[in-house]
Amino acid sequence: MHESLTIALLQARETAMSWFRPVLNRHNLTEQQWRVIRILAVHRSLDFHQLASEACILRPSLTGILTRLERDGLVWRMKPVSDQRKLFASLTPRGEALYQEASHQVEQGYREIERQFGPEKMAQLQGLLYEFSALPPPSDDV
Amino acid sequence: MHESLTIALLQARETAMSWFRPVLNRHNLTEQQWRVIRILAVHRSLDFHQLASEACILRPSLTGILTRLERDGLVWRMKPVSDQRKLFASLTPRGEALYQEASHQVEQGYREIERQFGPEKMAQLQGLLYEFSALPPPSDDV
DNA sequence: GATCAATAATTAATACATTAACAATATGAC
DNA sequence: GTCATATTGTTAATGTATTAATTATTGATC
Repeated sequence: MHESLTIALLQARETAMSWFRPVLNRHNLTEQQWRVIRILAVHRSLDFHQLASEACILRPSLTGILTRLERDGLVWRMKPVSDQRKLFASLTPRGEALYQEASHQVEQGYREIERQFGPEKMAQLQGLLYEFSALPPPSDDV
Repeated sequence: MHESLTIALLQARETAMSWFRPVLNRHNLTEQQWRVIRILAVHRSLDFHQLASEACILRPSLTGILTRLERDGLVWRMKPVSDQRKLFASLTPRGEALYQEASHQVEQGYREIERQFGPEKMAQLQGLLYEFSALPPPSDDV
């Protein structure tokens, strides 16, 4: 009987989040909202599908998250005239400012984690995770 | 700027779950329900607090999960006479049977994952994850 | 140029996550 | 014994996860 890998991943994630959750709470952000903001901060403007994929959020969930982020004045949503089915999102100036503030504190967290865990093991873990995530999806003949 | 470790953990978890989700769906179980069942199958009977902790589920969520599992006839809930604040849970025969069935198929998934990823790297990853999860919690002076 | 199929996001329904407030029971000081 | 206090699970409120069904566009076909 294998030890549950999925639970191990969950617990590790919980451990990591314990460093960041206080920061997000201070800014009244949920984890998911922060993921979206973080990604938009890098890409300036992204289409719905890519955003969902990078943030690890399913489309139906993202719909609500973006609605609330726009309600709170952190994000703009727009449809390209050429294809009104699609949706793009980008940070408002206020969202941008919030990102600048929060990202510093998040970086602090990462430095502290790296200090505790060691930069080598940290890199090793990240490497294994990426490699694992690159595995081909299971064949459907289960 | 660090690559997001928490997102890497999420994506890895998604990859792993893609092998197990079909199994759980076939049995009409959610991820969380399966975690609870899996843990109860090993421990026979567990108190609320420990169960929540091992399953990585917060208390308020667990309340509902156990209620639904009892509704579906998979779990029993009981209060010890000595301390009526506490709550214990254990599998019903039907829950036990379901576990037997599903666990075989879940094991299949693990074997396939191990074949793809390699047993050494698998062990290495599990090791790093456990080590990481054992890090002391952050000091509150953030 | 009307129709059918494909694409892209949303809605619907149920289950869970998260934080804070609550209620019930137990414990200890007096 | 009585009261304050701590313990333990639940409720409440808002936000997200998941699957399936739906709507709104677009593109291709005839």
